[in-house]
Amino acid sequence: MTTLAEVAQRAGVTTATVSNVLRGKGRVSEETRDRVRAIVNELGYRPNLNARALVEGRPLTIALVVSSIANPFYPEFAEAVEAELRKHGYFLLVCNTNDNPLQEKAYLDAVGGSLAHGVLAMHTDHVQLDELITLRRSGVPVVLCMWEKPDEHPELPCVAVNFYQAGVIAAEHLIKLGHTRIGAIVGSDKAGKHVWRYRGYCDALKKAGIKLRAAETRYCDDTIDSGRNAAHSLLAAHPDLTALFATNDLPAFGALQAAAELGLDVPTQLSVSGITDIQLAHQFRPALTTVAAPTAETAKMAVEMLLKVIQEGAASKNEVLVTSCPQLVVRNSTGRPPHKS
Amino acid sequence: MTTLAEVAQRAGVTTATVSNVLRGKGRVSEETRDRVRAIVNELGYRPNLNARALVEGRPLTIALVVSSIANPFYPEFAEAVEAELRKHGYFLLVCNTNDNPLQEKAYLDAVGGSLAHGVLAMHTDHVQLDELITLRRSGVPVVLCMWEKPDEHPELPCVAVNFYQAGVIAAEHLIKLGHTRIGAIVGSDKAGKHVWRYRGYCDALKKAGIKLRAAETRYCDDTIDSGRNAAHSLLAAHPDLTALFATNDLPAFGALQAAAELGLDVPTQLSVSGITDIQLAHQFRPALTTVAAPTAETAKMAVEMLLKVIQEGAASKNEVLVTSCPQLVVRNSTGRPPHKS
DNA sequence: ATGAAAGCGCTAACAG
DNA sequence: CTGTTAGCGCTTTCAT
Repeated sequence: MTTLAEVAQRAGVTTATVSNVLRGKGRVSEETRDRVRAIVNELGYRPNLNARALVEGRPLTIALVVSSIANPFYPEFAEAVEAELRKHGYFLLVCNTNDNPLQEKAYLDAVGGSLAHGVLAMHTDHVQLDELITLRRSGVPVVLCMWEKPDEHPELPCVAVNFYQAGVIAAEHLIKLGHTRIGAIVGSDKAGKHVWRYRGYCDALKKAGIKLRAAETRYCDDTIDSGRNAAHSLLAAHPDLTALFATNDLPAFGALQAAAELGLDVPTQLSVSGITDIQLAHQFRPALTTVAAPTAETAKMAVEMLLKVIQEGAASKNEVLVTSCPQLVVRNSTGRPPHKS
Repeated sequence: MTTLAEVAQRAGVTTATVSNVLRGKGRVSEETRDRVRAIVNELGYRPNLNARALVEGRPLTIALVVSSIANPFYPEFAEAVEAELRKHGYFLLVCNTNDNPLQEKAYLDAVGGSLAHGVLAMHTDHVQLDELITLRRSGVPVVLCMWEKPDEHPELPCVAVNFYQAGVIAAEHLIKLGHTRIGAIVGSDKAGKHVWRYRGYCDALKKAGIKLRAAETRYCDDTIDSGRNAAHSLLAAHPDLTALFATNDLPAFGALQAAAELGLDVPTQLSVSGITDIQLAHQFRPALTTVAAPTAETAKMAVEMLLKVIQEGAASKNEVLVTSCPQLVVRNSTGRPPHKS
C-alpha cells in the first residue's frame, strides 16, 4: 500500500501538497500538480479512505439494519438505498440481525458512530426500538424506515408508509368486485406490525356494511409457507370464502399456492390480494393483485432524512415523514366472485 | 461521541490503561479495571472502530461486488457471506456495479485496501476481470466467486463450481425421463458465462446419441422475461419439443410461464429444468426441477479463502478451489414426455 | 501495574 | 504557492 508520504517524497514535495492536488483544494502550480499526478499514477496510489474519514470525523458508510437480506423485500429496498447513498459518497454496510436481539445490539454498538456515520433501520416486528432510541440518544443518527403506526411516534426520525390506507385500498378493491365473504391473512401476530393494514381492511369492510367475523382471520409469519398454512386453515373452516386479503405479498403467494392445491381456480373461484408489490408479484402465476408500497421513494426519503439528521446533529427533530400513498396494482389474482348457485 | 481520552481522564488513568482494560490485554489491577469498566458503562463509551482499524492496519469490512443485490440469487449468497464474515469480525460492504464498468472501477478503487480489507467478486458476464487482476497486483486481497471455467485460470484465487457437470446432470435427468426433443435456453451470450453449462448439456446429449440441432438453442439474458421470450421463440419454431433445458433458474421460470401462456401443461406436455436452485425454485408453481449449486458452501469457502489470502499477503497463490458437485433436485416441472400419438 | 510517547495515513490551519 | 505543525482516536512498545 503506497501512502501519501511515499508519493510526496517521490515528488519532492510534502504530503500537504499532494493532498491538495488530490482534492483540488488550495493553490498548487500547474507544474507540481502534473508531477504529483504522474507519480500517483505510476505508483497506483489510492488514498486510505479510512484515514481520511478519521480526520474528517465522518465515517464513510451507512449501516442498513434488516432482519435478513435474503427476505425478498429487502434487496429491492437495499438496492435503492445503495444507489442513493452512492450519490452522496457513502457506502452501504449490510447488517443482518436474523431477528436476534443480541446480534442486532452487537451490530448497533459496533457500527454506531464509528464504523458507520448513521443507521437506517427497517421496521420489523422484532426491531429493538429501545436500542435504536438509546443509540440515537447517544448521538448516532438513526432513521427508522417503513414505520407504519401513524399515531404512535417513536422517539426517532422515521419514514412512514400509510399501510392503514393500503389495507383500505385492498379491501375496497375486493368489495367493489362484489366479494362479501372475505378471509384475512395477517402476516404478523395480533399486536404486530401489520395490525394497521388489518385495521384499514376492517374499517373498509365495516364501511361497506360487511360483517367481520374474527374467525375469518388468521395470523401467520411473513413467509410463503406460513401464508399457505393460514389459507388452508381458513378455507377448510370457511369453504364459502370467495376472497382472501393478505397483509403482505409473501403470505399472499402462499394463499395462491393453497388455492392451487385445493383445485380452486384463481380468480374465478377465489380472489387473493397482497400488499407491497415486491418484484415477485408480477412474476408469479397467477400474477398477484396487490397494493404497491413506494419502495424506492421510501429509500430515497430515508437516505435524505438520515443525511439531514447527520448535518443537523443533536438539533434534529424526530420528524415523521410520510411517503406518497400506496397504489392498487390489479393483476390476475382477483376477479368477481363466482355466481351463487 | 465519547473518546478513550475522556474515559481515561474520568478514571484518572491514561488511555493506554483503558485500552488494555477494554481488550483484556496487558496487566491491569482488578481495582482499576473495575473503575474503568464503570466509567465506560456510565459514559456509554464505544470504541471508534475506524481509528482502531487505522492503527491496526486492518480495515474492518469486506466488499462484496455484485451486479445488483436485487438479483434473486445474490441475497442468498450475501446472507451466507455476511454470516461467515461476522464470525471473523468483519462487516459486509455491498457494492452494486449495475453491470456498469465505471461504477465497478469506482468501487474497486475506493474500497481497495483502505475501506475494505478484501474483495469478494461475483463472477458475472460483465465482471471486469482485468480490473480485479490489477487490484490484486496492487496488493489487495481478491477472491473471485462462482467461477465456472474449469480450464481457464484467471490470475486470481477463485472458488469455482462445476457448472459443466450441472449441465450434464440436468441433461441426463431429462434424457432418463425419455426426452429426445429438447430445447436449450442459455442465459448468456454465446461466449458468456453459461457456455460451460451448455457444453455439459451438449456432451450429455451426444453421449446419449441424441442429435443436437443448433436451431434448438436460444441465448438470452439471465432474467425471467428474457427466458419467457426465448421459450416462446423456441416452442413456436419447434412445436415438437417435449423439454426445455435452461442454464439458470430465472430463465427457467420464464419458460414455465411461456408454457402456461401457451396452454401447455407442465410436466405432462412439457418439462423444464433449471440450474442453481434459488429459493424461488421451490416456491414457484409448478415447483422447478433444477440442479442445485452449493451456494452457502461457496460463500463459506470464498470467505475462508479471502481470509487466507489476507493472512499470507503477497505470498498467496492463485489457487482455484472447487466446491462439492451440484445436485439434482427433482420437483414438479419435469416428467416423462407425452406418448406419441 | 501504569504512564509517556510514538505513530497509523491523512487533513487543516497557519506560516513562510 | 508550498512547508510546518498539529491532531483525528486508537494501539503499542518501552520505561518507570
